[in-house]
Amino acid sequence: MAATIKDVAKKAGVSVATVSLVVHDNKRISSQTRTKVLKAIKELKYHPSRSARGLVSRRSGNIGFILREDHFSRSEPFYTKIFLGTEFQAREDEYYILLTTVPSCFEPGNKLPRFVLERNVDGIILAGKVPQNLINGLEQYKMPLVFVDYYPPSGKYPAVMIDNIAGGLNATEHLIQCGHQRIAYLAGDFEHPSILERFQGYKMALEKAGLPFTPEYTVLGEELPDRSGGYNAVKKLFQRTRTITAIFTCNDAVATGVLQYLKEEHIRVPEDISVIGFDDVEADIMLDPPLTTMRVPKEDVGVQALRLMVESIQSDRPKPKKILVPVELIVRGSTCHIN
Amino acid sequence: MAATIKDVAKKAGVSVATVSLVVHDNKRISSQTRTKVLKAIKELKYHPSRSARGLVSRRSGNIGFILREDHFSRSEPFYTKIFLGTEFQAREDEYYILLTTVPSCFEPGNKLPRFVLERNVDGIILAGKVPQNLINGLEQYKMPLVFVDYYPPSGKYPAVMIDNIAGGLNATEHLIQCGHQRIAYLAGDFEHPSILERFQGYKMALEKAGLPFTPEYTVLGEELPDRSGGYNAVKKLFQRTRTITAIFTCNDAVATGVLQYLKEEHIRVPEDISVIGFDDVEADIMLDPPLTTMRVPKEDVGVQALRLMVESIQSDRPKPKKILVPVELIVRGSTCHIN
DNA sequence: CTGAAAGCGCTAACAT
DNA sequence: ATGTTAGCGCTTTCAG
Repeated sequence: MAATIKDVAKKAGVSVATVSLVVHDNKRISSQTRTKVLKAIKELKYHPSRSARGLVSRRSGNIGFILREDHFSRSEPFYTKIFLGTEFQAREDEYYILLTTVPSCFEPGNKLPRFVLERNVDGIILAGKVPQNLINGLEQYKMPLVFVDYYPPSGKYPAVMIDNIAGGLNATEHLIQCGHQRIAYLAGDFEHPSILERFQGYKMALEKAGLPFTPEYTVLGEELPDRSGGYNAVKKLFQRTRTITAIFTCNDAVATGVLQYLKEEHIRVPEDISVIGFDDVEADIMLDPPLTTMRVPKEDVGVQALRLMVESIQSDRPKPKKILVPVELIVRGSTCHIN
Repeated sequence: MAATIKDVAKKAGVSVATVSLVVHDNKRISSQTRTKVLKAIKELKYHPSRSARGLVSRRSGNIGFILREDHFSRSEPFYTKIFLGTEFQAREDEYYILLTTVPSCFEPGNKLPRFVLERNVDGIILAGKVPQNLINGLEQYKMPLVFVDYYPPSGKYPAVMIDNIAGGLNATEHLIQCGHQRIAYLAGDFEHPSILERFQGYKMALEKAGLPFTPEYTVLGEELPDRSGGYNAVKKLFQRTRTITAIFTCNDAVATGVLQYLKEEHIRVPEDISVIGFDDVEADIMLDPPLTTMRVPKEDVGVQALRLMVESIQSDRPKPKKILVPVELIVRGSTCHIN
């Protein structure tokens, strides 16, 4: 149960070189010997060993996927979904993904992921905002890097980015089309550029519609952009003003906190206030009311990342192609026309 | 940027064998040469290549993880979570996980996962109910198998199982302690043994409490155990009888369908009817009301599976140790004492 | 069109 | 205690 290339060669009465050529579909093999060899391969259930092949070809057939610890472990469905998309596409392209996480604070002295040191990957996909020190370290190894949902200030790499600006714009425009004029934007900290981009889209929409930008309607840059952050943000907003009729949150987690607060305060959604989120996580549809949101095609983002990676691996001079993935308005029950 | 063992040997003025021994912490190396070699290793940033090592040692350092297509792709957070637990533990134990899916219908002629054929894994974890044909195929390769949440009728393997019977028992007992006597059990199809085991637990609880088992209170073995299945099941139940005061569902997805139906019918939860689910998925807490459920420690299940695998790999005669993972009652808002 | 042979980087006898 | 050496299974010139 472990036929090697030698076994095949012997059985087919040819040399191992010939077998190798047949396996690699080399055309300068007569169809007779090809058939002969193929037959032997089949009979022996021969499959080349990854390790042996990797040793000589310097290709592991694996792709590394790096995620920041806190993006991964904290039941963060967002990047997990992206990872699963990459996984899926990797199967199509005959690669395996080696996943690893890195600390959010990566010091220059820190050990790089084992798969890099052992030369066990042919390229690396980095998702989310990763430490610059890590990137610097990785660059030494001269393997293709592809970025996802974050673009480092240094260098030029292929990347797949989410169109957060257009998303923020469309979300806000949806609200405006529903007749809303006093629209709040609730963000967590700006640690991740996406949050800021979505805010830019929000402002653009206001401007386009000739609506004033009212700083009072925004809660920015405090706390984490999660459920409790959303809860506190809307609370704070309401201490300042009660005139807004709609809320755009930087993501769905924040929106759920908002919904929770509004429910506690007996403010009806969407009758009294419309709420729109961003991301489209699975739980949205279960909320009460189901959340209107901007869908980020997370699996698709992962798929695209793998495609870019495969291109990078195959062409020796990869171009830093960037893919901007559009987001889509999903209207559910948490937004409605104003009376 | 690719120091090999030879480079180290030369730099340290020793043979490659010595370097290898040092790398492997062999004790019969004088501490002087050890230091010398270690220094060279550090200076050259030497790390053994996985491929080379794998070729000679016949150990890839990878572990395969097999999931059924439909368990994975259909946004199935359950097995995904288990996988992530395995991933996590793999990092601790210095393994990488190669993930793959197989069709639910696996014919004897089908190709086995590529990582098996290429001998690119040292063992395989199988999660959920996998086709027997696949298991038969895998057995040929004589590598350790570990089962998760499913145990094949044939053979004896290490496995980590979820204590569904105790879970069903405890869930039902919780309801009984709340004063409920007429308790429904809603299942999807029995395709997966867990559903049946939870049902057994339910019956045991009734018996223990001296309550009659009323077939009329159960909807079994129809449709998929998902949200819409739950919706239809409770609808069907209510066409038969309206006397029940509590519902135990085979999982949380079914419970959400139940909740949806009850809301549409203006039946209050938990005032009119208590509902308890099973699994504890993330969305539970966002439901209205938040769902009482039996928590399955999914990540932990994955962790245990990897531990068993590492044991199996390391001992040449692995014993078919089985781990039964307990589940835990999480009381939230969907159950209450009956008046 | 096919074969011989030289490694890829490492481990593990076996010598010394 | 350390070095020599023979592969592991495969790819890839280079000859023929």
